[in-house]
Amino acid sequence: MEFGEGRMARRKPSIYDVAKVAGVSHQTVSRVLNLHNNVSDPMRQKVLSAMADLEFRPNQTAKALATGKTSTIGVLSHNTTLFGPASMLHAVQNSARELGYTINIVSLKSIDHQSIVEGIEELVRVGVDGIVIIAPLAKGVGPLPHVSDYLPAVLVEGEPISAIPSLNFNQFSGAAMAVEHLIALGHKRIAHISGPKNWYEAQQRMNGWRNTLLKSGLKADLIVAGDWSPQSGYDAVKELMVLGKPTAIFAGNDGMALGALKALSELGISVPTQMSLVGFDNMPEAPFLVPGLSTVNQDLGALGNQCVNLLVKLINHEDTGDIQLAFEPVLIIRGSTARAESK
Amino acid sequence: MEFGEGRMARRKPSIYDVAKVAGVSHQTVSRVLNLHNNVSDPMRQKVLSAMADLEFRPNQTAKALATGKTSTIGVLSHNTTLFGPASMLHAVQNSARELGYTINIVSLKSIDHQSIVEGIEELVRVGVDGIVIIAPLAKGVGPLPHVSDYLPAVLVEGEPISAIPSLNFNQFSGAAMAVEHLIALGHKRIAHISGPKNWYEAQQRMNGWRNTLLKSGLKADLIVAGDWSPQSGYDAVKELMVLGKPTAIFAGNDGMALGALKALSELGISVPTQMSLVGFDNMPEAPFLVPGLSTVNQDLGALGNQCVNLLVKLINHEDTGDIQLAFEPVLIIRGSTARAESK
DNA sequence: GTCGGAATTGTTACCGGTAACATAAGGAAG
DNA sequence: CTTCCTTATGTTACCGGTAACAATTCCGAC
Repeated sequence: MEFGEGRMARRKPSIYDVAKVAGVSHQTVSRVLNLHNNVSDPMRQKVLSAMADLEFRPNQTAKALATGKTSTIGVLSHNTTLFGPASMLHAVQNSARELGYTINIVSLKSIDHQSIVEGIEELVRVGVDGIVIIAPLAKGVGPLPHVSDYLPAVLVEGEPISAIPSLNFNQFSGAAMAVEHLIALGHKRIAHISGPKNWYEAQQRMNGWRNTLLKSGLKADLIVAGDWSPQSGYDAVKELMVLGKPTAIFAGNDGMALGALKALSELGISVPTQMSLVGFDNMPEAPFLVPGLSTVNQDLGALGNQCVNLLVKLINHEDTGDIQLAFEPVLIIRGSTARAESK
Repeated sequence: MEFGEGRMARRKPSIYDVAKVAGVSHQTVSRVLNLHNNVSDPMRQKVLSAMADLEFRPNQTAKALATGKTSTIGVLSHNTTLFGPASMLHAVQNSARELGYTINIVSLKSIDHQSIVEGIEELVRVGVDGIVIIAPLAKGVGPLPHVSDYLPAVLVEGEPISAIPSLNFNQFSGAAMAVEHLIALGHKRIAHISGPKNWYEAQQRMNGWRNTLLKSGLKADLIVAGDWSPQSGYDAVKELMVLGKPTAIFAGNDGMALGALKALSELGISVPTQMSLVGFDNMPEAPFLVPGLSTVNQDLGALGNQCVNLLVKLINHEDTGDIQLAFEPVLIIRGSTARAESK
């Protein structure tokens, strides 16, 4: 009987109804609700039992209007189907709930300026207390700097902007680690399958790849752009084998690495003996590919957690200074990488 | 300049502020806001320009309080990291946004009675207009029947209950299709790696497997339960090979199939020549496994869409009768299934 | 010229809470 | 026995909108 009876019949009881039943003022009810201690025990009991009788549930909307705080955190995201964003979202939601916040999601169809502005507008209108922006955007961030003037916001996975606190894993160094690993194995021709060019993370991973190669005196010319999907990784390999003959491939994410693995298998190129392969993300499937995928791990759960904590501090006006945090990812070596064939 | 200036300085303007600037009553502002047609053109212009000057954004919270409608749909979900729930969530959010609704997510840590009640309580308190329950729960649904008395709700992926409209893909028939396919290929010993026993979908897929086998006079004794993860699929295969020697495996989802593939590879059992394998879900990775995974496809996007449409109808009191819809999934045959070896 | 109705604008009440202030009762200090 | 301060409770205003109703103007019809 937890949720009342009667087909949505009678109006939900308010604190006034409770007050009437308990024979007290509505303010006393409010005090009981908010655990004020200046309420005598008998009075509190009367109120509590009246609330129970009426199956009273406080109206969060009314509270939000009165206090100006909605206890809601807005999440501006893109494709919540992808592993990264999905993990972040999950982590953010968990952390937020623990802190008494509700999550309100707006997921954009595309990440152009227009959509972003609309998304933020929507969250402002809905009245969130703060915004977590899980956007991979690299530039065209025209409006973003102003968000923080209007509403607390933190940025994840996007290009750090001075005006907005941002949290990230260091994509550049993650990529560098992957490539250094390959170089240490003796590889000279190391290709890259990048993510979409307008994603900040894709750019950083690509930069890490290029920079590391150049630093070692190797050429960084074998590169094809994908869209994170296995399909694009598959296509990319077919393209790469025309462009030149790499002995190792650094894929921008695990999904594309998975597609690459398929293409290599079809081409009769065995991994890791003839081709080494590294991914990025360490998704749950990575250890179970054949061979197990060497990849770069980032603890997205921890990041999401940090992110919410920071945002809540901002909401409570605990000044935190200008924060641009970058965490370090970790390279995980599995079976997909091996010494380059010595010819 | 879209989002105001000054470090969260001045209070946000209300319709009264706009009214004062425009020299009209607040009600006229409200009328302009709601596109009422009984407003003269010059008046409307004055109001609009005042709104622009003040960078006015309507306060959704106040509107919600006044109208009793929050234009928010609550989503009660479980693990939004899994492919199924993540896809559903994404679809629901897209459809909802198109209909002018915002999404409020509560993702449960576990799916026991207690957590579910808490989750619903939270959504009620926050004040959503309706709830989409993406819960795999099979029973222990004590409180659920009463939700619909209190708030419109639809159930996805869960066991249909007469009191709540539910939308589902027919898991039973999906599983049956998969197993029939294997039987048609001449397999006699067909094992199943099931999902968690308390998930409705897992139960249905298992029932479909068992029923189809029995109908064909085959034994349904080779079964191991997993938890949807690749790891559990991997472990399950190792277990299965001890229990008996199947020639085909029907995995409860693609993730476990992926893990199974790995284990089979380690055991030197080649797919599909020595072992056929079918998954469920058709996640984006499925075609790119080696070999491509035969699996059961369900258009979760369409389901999410239907689901929101139905819920919105319920919210608007358009009576829809008792609805229990089941869509038919589609078997997709790829390289992981082949004729049983003729001994 | 007068009357009735439609179109436009304004007034007041209300949604369900919280906050600030007012009041009453009770106890310790002088 | 006052006086003052604390504690418990009630009153009133307010958050920012919408809804219902009142008031005014402008027309066409009689």
